[in-house]
Amino acid sequence: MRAADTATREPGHDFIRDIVQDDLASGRHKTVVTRFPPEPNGYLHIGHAKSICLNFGIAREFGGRCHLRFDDTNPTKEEQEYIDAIERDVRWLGFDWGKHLYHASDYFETLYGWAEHLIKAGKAYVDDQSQEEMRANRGTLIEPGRNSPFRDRSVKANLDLFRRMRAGEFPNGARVLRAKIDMGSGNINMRDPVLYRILHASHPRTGDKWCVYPSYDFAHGQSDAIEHITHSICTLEFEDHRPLYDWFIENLPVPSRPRQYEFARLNMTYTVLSKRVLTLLVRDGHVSGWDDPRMPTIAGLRRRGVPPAAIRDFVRRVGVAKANSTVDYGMFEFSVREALNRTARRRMAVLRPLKVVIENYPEGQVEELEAVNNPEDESAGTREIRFSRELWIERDDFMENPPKKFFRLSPQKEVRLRYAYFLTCREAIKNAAGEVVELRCTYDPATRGGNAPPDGRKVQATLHWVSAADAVDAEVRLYDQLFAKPDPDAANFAADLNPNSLEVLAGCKLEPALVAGNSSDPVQFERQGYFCPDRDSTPGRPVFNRTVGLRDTWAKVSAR
RNA sequence: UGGGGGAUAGUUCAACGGCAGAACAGCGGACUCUGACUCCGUUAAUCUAGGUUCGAAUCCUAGUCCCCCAGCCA
Repeated sequence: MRAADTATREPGHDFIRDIVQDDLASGRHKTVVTRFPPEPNGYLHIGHAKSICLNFGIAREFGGRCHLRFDDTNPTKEEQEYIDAIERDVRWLGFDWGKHLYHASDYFETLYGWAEHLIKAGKAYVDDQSQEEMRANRGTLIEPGRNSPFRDRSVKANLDLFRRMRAGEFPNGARVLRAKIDMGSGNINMRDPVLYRILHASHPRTGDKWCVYPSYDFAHGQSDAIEHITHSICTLEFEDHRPLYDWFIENLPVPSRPRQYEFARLNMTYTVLSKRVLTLLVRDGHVSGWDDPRMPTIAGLRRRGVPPAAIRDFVRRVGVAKANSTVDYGMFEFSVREALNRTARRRMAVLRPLKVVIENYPEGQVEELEAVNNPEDESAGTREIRFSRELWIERDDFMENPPKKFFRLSPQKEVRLRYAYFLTCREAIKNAAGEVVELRCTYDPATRGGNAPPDGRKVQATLHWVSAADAVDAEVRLYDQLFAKPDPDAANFAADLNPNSLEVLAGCKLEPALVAGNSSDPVQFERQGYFCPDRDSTPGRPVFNRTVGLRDTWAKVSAR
C-alpha cells in the first residue's frame, strides 16, 4: 500500500475507526481484518472508492489487512469483464490486497454444508411456494406474514429435496431453501429469508458445477467469518440485515465471529451513483462506455485525468458518518485541482484561436523563449517556446467593446504575452459578417521575456499564446456535468441528462511540447485548466480531455 | 398502523456533560508574468418543546422532519 498522501494532516478519525481502535485497545482483536466485497456486475464508481479507502485505509492505519472479495453469488448478473475491471480499479486507486483475493464462490461447498446443517437442526426448510405465493404470504411492512404450508416438512424430506435441488432435478424457481425464523417479525429480513435458489446458470468461476446459489444474506457474513474478518463494514441499507447476519453467525459452526458496521454511502450533486443507472447509461449509449470521462466510475475518472491521490483526498475530506448526505461536487473539484496543481506541467494551448499579426516584428524571425514548467515545483525545470510574427491567442481574450473590469486585449490596449513580450492591439479586422477574424498588433522589444520595460509600464493581464508556424492542431474535449440538475431523478434519469455535457473543439492550437515525448501525464493549459491526453489520440491528431477547469474568478465577476 | 436508522453554518465532517471548530462554497482584501496558486480577513449552525444539571449539541421525556426495508438482487 502506498504511503499516506495526507501525512502532514490530522490522521482523521470517524466512528468506525473509533470502534476499531477500542477493539484493539481492549484486546477484543489482536489485528484488524477488513474486506472490500464488490459484486462483479458493473464497474466501480466514486462511491465504491469511499468504501475502498475506508476498508483498505483502516487496515493500513491499524497494521491489519484488507481482503478483496468478490460477492459473486448471482451468476445471472456477473461477468468476468467486471471482475477484471474491479481489480484494475482498486489497484489504480493505490491499494493492494496482497495474497488475499477471495470469492464467495470459493466457499460454495462450505456454504452448502452449512445449509444442510441448518436443515438438520430444523432451522431451514425447502419451500415449494411460487414467487407470487411467497410474496403474498410475506405480509407487508405493517402486517405480519403467514407461515408457508411447507414450513413443517420433516428434516428427512427437506434434506432429500435440497439435495435434489442441488442435483438439478428442478427448474429455476421451483423451490427455494428458507431459514425458519419468524414470519411475524417486524423486520422483514427475518421472515424466513431465502437461503438458496435454483439458478441454472453458468458462473464465471465455477462454471456449471452449481445450479443452486446462496443468497447474499446466506453468503456474506459466513464469508466474513471464514476469512476471520473482524469488522465487516457496509452501507446503511444493510442495517436491518444485521440481525440476520448475527443469526447465521450464532446458528452455524463458523470459525470466527465478525461484526457488521454500517456507514452512509456517498452521494454527490449532479451525479447518479446507482449501478442500475450507470449500466443503462452505457447500454443505451448515453455515454461512450464505462470509461466515458463524464462517468463517475473509477475508469471514467481515470480517463478524465483525475489522479488517484485526488480521489483519496476527496474521500478523506468527506469523512464517514451515518447521516445521509450529498456532497457538493465542488468539493471533489477542489481535491482534483489541488492534486494537479502540485504535479501538472504547465503548457500553453489555444482552444478557440484568433489570429494575431505583429506588424513591427520582422517577417521570418523566430525566437526561442524560456518558460517555466511548473511554478509549484522548481525541479520540473524549464522549456523553450518559439515566438514569431504570427500567433494564435484565445478569442475570449479579446473584446472590441470591453466592459470596465475586462483586463485583457481590446483596441489600443496593452497586455503581456506570457514569457514573451508586451503587445498592443492596433486594429481588429472583420469579415463580411462583422466577426473579428484577425488582430493587427505591435510589440515592445524592450519587454523581451515578458519583463516590464525600463519605463515601468504595467499591464493588467497576461495572455497565453501559441506561435502559428509551430502550433500543433488538436482536438480538445470539454466536459460538463452529465446531469443538468443537482439532484437528478434516478428513476427517470434520461430526462435530467445535460445535453451539453460534451463539447468537442477541433482545430485547437497546441505548443509543440505537448505532443513531444508521447507522455500521458496530466498537464495544465495555462489560464484554462487541467487536461490529459486521451487514448483516442493518434500521431497526426492529438486528443485532450479537460479534467477540470481552473478556478475562474473572472467568469464569476463577468456573470454579474 | 410494523421494524431499523438519522437530524450541528449553504454543503460535508468534528466537538464523546465544561469556550460549538474545520474543510469546501460565499464575501472582502493582499500578492501575482496564469483573473490560477498562495496568504489574510469575514459571513454563517446545534430540528422543536419541556426536564435533569452549577453547566446540555451531548443525558431524560414528548414531538417534528428525513432515509432504508415487503427480490428467488447485492
